[in-house]
Amino acid sequence: MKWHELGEMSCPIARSLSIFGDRWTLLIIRNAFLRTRRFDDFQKQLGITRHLLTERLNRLVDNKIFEKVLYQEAPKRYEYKLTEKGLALYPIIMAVTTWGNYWHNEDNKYPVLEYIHKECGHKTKALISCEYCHQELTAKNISPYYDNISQTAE
Amino acid sequence: MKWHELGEMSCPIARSLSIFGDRWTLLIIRNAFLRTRRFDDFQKQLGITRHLLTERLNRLVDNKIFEKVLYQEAPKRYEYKLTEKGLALYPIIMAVTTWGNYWHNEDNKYPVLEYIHKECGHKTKALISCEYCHQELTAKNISPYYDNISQTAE
DNA sequence: TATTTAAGTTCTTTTTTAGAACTTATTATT
DNA sequence: AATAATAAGTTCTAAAAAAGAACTTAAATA
Repeated sequence: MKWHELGEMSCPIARSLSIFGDRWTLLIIRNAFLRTRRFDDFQKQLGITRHLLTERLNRLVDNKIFEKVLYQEAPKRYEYKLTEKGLALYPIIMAVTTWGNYWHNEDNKYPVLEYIHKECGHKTKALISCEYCHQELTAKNISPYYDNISQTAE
Repeated sequence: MKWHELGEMSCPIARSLSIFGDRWTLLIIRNAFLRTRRFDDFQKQLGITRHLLTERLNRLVDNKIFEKVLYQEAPKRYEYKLTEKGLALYPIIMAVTTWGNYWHNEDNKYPVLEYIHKECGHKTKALISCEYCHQELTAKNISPYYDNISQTAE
């Protein structure tokens, strides 16, 4: 299966991975959430090659996760700014952070990246909960409607 | 930056991506949540090459996301079963699904993968909420403690 | 005896990524 | 006025990873 084919699958996970299922893209998005907006800043902060950064930013713009915003006329220069669709990736970043902090951190070797919820002022973790009853959702109390697994997975 | 260097970074997102930041790994995990456990089943369902599947499964076992469970003596055959650490990836799968369903689905071209919360019986979405006040967390009402961005990003 | 099943391994080709140097237009410095 | 710096790429070559297909091995089954 090729990259572009992944983007045409009915499974929302496969389609999502066709955008950010690689080493770099979620790191670019992470830094965008930390207010990075310019090419050279992304490049220096991440250590990604300029070539790849160009390719990834273009993909993110094509997929409406970033929009290019002119910030200088001559020569024309653009910033890469998260769209509403891009901002909606935050739960994924939160979920990955939470997992990495607590599960992929043997002997607490690495510092824990904390989040503060500004509304209530607490250090917090992302709790994944049911939009109806607000109980925590886990692998065991959820059942997916995959009536089309063969379609989604091939 | 090389793959293995990513795994040694203090940023939990970078470390997490060193495990599943590629085209295939989250799809393998998605299918594991759908009860797939055997090599040939993963291979047929995903269309991944046998070579890569071997490599990915080994990585997941090394990182204690899967454990190999003997299911046949002669010849010895093992199933790949999610560990507690692997099951803890569910929120990530949910968050990706939710985003792909609602944001990366122009003109509702693709079917929406639904989840049912068994406890309350509702079709549900993953709501990311504050573990203290249970309000929804978004990019705008959260502030991360990245006192070490240079360290995490280079 | 020949075929099938399951879980890999090996091989060649193609695609991606890494790394470094180059380009272009403008502004700031000597 | 000439020279260097800034910002955002582009263009190379070499190295690594992925795709695709065939082969292996050990036992069970037709």
